[in-house]
Amino acid sequence: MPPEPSDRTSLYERIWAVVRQVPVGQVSTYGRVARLAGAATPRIVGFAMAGLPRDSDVPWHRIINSRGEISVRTDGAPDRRQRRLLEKEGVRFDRRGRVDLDEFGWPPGL
DNA sequence: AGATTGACTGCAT
DNA sequence: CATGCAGCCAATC
Repeated sequence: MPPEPSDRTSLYERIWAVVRQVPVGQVSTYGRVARLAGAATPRIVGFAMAGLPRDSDVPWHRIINSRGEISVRTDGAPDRRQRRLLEKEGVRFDRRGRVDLDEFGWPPGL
């Protein structure tokens, strides 16, 4: 289902709009956001997160990869700040630093 | 205009 | 469960 040709909002804005809908204490994945926003591939969602302004109200930290892990950045390490923010919201990590998507994933039951 | 690069994913091994 | 690999497409150079 391709995006509307007449979409005036940019692809990034649609992605950010979806991310803003993720409730506190829950997480979503690049793949899920990509489908909801009509993005062609999950990679684009990652790109959109990287290009996010610092002062935006987009809860970028609630987006993790399909395995339930915090994705590593270009420098090869995951962002510690992201995990801290999620834990503060009540998201639990297992010993390997993974989140149970069946429990915390949004949208639920997908 | 062509090549390179990513905050990814699913399937195979 | 961990690793590897191909496919993916927008942005950058």
